[in-house]
Amino acid sequence: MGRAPCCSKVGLHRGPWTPREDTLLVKYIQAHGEGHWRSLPKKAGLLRCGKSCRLRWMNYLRPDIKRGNITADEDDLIIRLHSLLGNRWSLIAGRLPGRTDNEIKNYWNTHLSKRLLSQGTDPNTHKKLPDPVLQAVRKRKKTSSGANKPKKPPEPEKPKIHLPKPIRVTPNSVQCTNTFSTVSSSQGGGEVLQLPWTEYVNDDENGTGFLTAYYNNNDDRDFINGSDFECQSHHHHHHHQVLGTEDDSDSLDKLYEEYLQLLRTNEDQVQLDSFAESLLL
DNA sequence: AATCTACACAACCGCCTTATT
DNA sequence: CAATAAGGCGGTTGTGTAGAT
Repeated sequence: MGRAPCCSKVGLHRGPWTPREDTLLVKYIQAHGEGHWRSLPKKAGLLRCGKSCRLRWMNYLRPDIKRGNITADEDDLIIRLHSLLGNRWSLIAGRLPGRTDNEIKNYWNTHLSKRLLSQGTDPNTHKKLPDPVLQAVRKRKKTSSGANKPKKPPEPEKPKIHLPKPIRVTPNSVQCTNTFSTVSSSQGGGEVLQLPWTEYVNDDENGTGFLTAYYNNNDDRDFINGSDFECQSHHHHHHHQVLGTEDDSDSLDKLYEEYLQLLRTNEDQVQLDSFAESLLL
């Protein structure tokens, strides 16, 4: 006898979230805070299971999510942390402010593991692949991209520009268990959904922010395209440094050094874990 | 223009851990 | 201590879309 499923699946919506559902979820969390995921959908008027709501919020709607490309520094840190921690995505994500475990996991699976492989490194062990394996990998790559597609040029990991993800955030900060100050709305408090989205553009190349927004109450145009905008989090994650400053490399290196130091002085995994997790508090 | 293919990533699923009763 | 509920995590799948044919 297992426990009951997290929700009865009968009559529940599945698949991609609609703008309306997002709005309902955001509104509810603004008013009541996160948590109680099981009962949340009903109270919020959503035909979703609690897990789905939690996932949507955590990976997509939370206002402190960082958008846009993963930087070279972040790349580097992910690889190094992965070599220490393995597939513990939430721990890794905890060291990358604004990034979610899902995002990092996806990024690893679609980009980094392939890159490591092509560089002759086993993405699981982070050790050099033995030559025969390496050759097999390259051969496979060649045949899969070559044979039937003669026109396609060899793909040397061209850096992709990630288009800003379409997101919906409120012009106001979400307040409750989390208090954020997001890119600002011109108006103060008030009923969020009755406010027009501010159009906010800051094309500062250093990533302080870029956000365009549309809002139309009557149709589905309530999308925001955000890229690399940042919502300064004033909640408990004081240890989180916001990336995008010139100190990034230093702080990331520092962090990695901490891990290494711990590894050198203590091989005990449990201690490593608790250290890692203590950083997340 | 229509169809096919590969890719990126959002979402789901099942299991594990932790909290509560 | 056992049973149950809830939260959280990682693996995997499904869907949308851009680019190729």
